[in-house]
Amino acid sequence: MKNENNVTIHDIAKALNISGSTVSRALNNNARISEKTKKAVKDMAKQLGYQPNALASNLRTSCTNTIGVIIPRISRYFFSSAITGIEELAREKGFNVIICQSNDLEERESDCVQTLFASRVDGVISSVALKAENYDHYKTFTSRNIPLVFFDRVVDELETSKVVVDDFKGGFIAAEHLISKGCKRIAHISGPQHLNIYINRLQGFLKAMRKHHIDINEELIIESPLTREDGLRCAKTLLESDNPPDAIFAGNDTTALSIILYAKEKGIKIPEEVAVVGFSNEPFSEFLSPSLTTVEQSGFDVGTKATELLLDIIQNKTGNKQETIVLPVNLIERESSDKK
Amino acid sequence: MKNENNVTIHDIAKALNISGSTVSRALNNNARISEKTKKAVKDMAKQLGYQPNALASNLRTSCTNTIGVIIPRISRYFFSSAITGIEELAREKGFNVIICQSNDLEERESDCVQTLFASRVDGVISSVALKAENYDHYKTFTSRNIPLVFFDRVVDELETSKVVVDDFKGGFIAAEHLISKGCKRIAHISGPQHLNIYINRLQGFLKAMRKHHIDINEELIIESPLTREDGLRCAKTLLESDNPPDAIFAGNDTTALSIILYAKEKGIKIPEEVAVVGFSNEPFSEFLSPSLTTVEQSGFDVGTKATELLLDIIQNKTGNKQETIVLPVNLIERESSDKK
DNA sequence: ATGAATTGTGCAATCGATTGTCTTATTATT
DNA sequence: AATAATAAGACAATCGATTGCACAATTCAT
Repeated sequence: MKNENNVTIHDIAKALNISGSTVSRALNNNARISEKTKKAVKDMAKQLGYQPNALASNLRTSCTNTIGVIIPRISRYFFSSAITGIEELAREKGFNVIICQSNDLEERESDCVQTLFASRVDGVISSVALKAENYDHYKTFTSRNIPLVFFDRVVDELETSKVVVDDFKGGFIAAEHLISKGCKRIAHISGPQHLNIYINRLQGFLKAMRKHHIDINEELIIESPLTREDGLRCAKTLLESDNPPDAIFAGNDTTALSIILYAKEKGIKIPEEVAVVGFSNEPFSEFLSPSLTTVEQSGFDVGTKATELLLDIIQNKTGNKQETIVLPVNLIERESSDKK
Repeated sequence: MKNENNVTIHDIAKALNISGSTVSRALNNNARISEKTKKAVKDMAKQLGYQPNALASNLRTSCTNTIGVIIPRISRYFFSSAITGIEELAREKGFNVIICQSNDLEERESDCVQTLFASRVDGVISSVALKAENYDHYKTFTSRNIPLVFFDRVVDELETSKVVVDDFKGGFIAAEHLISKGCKRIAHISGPQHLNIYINRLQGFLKAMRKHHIDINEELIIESPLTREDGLRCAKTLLESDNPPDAIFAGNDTTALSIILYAKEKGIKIPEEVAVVGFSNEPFSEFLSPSLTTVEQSGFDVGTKATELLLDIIQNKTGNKQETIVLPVNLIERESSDKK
């Protein structure tokens, strides 16, 4: 009720009969201010209920202590946990976080870039939209030397630091796991091949196949947007063919889910007739029946690491380090691949 | 590479040999500027790659076009979809969104309030932390007339506009559904009773019981923080008692999940021996086996509605309308209660 | 004791956009 | 034709915090 009018440093200055600049320096612990004055200023600030106006400070220093995040959609668990990681570290270091969702659309992503730029964020963490083919809008940041770090869905074309999980290894261990279970005709439902993560999962898969001298059947490798609906189409294509696979490594858990549901509907037994492995360890994968074997990737860790990189660039002005950090993955074995 | 130095309205002014104020007015479509000048200014702005500096504008107008959101945790589906709703509408209306997570802790929630206030948000949407008992920190906003809207987890003590789903009706239809399935000993695992939503779910449950003249057994109504772990404790308590219930209405889906997992482990048949109904329709509830009957509440709708209310207060200065909007719920019948 | 070094503060400009008030140019009115 | 009314734009102050520079006060060295 009383604090209607905001208190500024000048109010503190007036109350102590000193200048605004001294108040500002005292609050920022400037070495040129005596301890006595600092204490007096801080006490008075508390007494008056002073709250610094970030806007004014930002305008003057042209740094906002805010980082922007662009993600496809917040409601996917991997991304929401990445954000939790980002937020946690950012806040600890005194940064705010503004989140924008691209909804996997290039146009929306471009809007996000504009929004974040207009907010004068000090840096940006992004995971590119699935449907984006052009990444020019990111030049808004790069051309102005605003630090940019990508995670998960990264693009070679953009020369920045990146944080990814070891998708290659993920693909490799998923395939090797299925091979160890005695599967011979192993299919892979791969994601859009303009994104590194899906290229790498596929390559890891292929490497394991070659290592174990398993024939690679082109027909068993299909590309998909990895949505729930398209997963159904893939399930149909693979499971209703004349010579169906005995195992499917799906590019993500959503697609694996579609396969499990389809198989259930058609009375195809998992894992006996076809073993299934997913990717991501979405929260639901544990509760499916059969529960889903999957490659775990920690969104939280990825988010934290990306933030660490970004803050390092912002604070130390490290310049374009263009580091790429690869975080480990591990296989979670569950019922969907538990043959014999 | 070229746009290193940011373009300001004064650069535009200089280029056209007019004053900065004219440029500002032209860009804002002020009526006092001729169409010809407006066009010239806008063209030049485009040509120079001008991007308005929100900070400067915010400082002057002391409104940031930003709304703050405080939620317990982003990784819960209900909340992430609420945020999607909030963001969508806010962006459409030209507002940015800053999200803070309280992690269900009072202290963190208080930090969030400070952060949002320091960012000078124009308004705040919040869902209170489970473990908060004191809500004084919200006075930071109310005492300064910063509009505040609560959703989902609301508190009577705070006099603001609110958006909730019809928890009473949710509790009622859940119970009535179980009754219609012939259940007689119906248990309810209720949430913390300082939060309206859980009070209402319980009251709706009780109303249905009374309506159908079913005995209300005090021992069958237990309070829980509704976590995964505590759900297990409740499952144990209820299912291992001498006279176990034939149905359980869990305060949320997480608790229902714990019950299902516990029952599975112990070989207790669902729904034959005990029917289960949850609340929220979390994404996983569809894929459980048995799939979970639950009361659906749309986070997206709640978020959208809350934003609508908030923006209305911000823009029309409607003052403290203290409206409470109740959104509908509906029962999704699945296997976990499909008796006979 | 005198100049030099150090310490503590104040002054005023600045960040970039906005806006109340004033000035000038143009048009309308009688 | 003279005055009023209107339109279009310029000037300068402002939002609140920061900071280079100037200056005063104190301490130190010789």
